[in-house]
Amino acid sequence: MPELPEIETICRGIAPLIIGSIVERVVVRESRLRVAVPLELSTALAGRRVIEVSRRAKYLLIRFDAERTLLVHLGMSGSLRVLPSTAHAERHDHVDLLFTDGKLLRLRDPRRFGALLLGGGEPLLHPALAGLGPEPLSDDFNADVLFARSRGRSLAVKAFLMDQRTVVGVGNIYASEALFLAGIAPDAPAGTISRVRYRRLVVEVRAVLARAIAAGGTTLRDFQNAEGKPGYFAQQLLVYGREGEKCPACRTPIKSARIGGRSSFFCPRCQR
DNA sequence: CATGCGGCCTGGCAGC
DNA sequence: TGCTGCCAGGCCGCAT
Repeated sequence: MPELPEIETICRGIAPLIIGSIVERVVVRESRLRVAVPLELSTALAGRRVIEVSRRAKYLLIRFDAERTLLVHLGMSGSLRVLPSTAHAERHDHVDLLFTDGKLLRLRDPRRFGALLLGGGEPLLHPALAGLGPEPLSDDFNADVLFARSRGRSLAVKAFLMDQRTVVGVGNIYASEALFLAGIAPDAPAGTISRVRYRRLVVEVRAVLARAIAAGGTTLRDFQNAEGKPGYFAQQLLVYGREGEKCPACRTPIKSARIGGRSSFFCPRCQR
């Protein structure tokens, strides 16, 4: 479920709660995530102190002393909470990091599409992160890169935008939103979009992600932040999930279609 | 190489 | 009150 704004919200939420805490032990109730939870997770982290919590793409990076990093991916349905270590686990609470100060970090993931990976002192070198594209809020994400990478490509611009090698963090919701804001039809072949229009797309991707972060992310059904609270960006979504409603710009009914295997929402009049 | 599709899982909801 | 089918914030592997 979570895209960049949701991961960023979780990152900012848990960082002040666990930085400085020391892992006492790790409890794994279910190791069958998309990637099996490493057997050595507990041994690798026990006794280590959390020194930094950051984000790269849709991965949360929890860095420990002595050159260890835990990479957390939440898949479609994952969430993280910081709770008192006495909190009893419910269904789908798969992994707990118990800290010596009486807190725990809990991973819940009903669909088990998430993953916990162990990295070293340079987590960005981990194979899961190595091939990823630029961060959308960095200068490395720009129209020139989009234009160059898309020449000769026939896939829909929405699928191109959601490819994490093009730019990271943009998922199904924000891709629809950014393309609407940029006035670009989601099924237009990526290779047919001009440099000028990619310039606009870059601006709108950044804008929608920044606004979503400011609102604490989008909760459609079950996204929750580190405190268990929802995000409030859903009410600001202009097209996603609004099939049949009037376009906020021209009042034409919003359409929906499957593009790249994902449901997509757009205004047939504003987006060309 | 690029593209599109099915599969991975569980839960929730609409429709019968 | 069931059931059944469909859909869901992501990503990977396979066939074409």
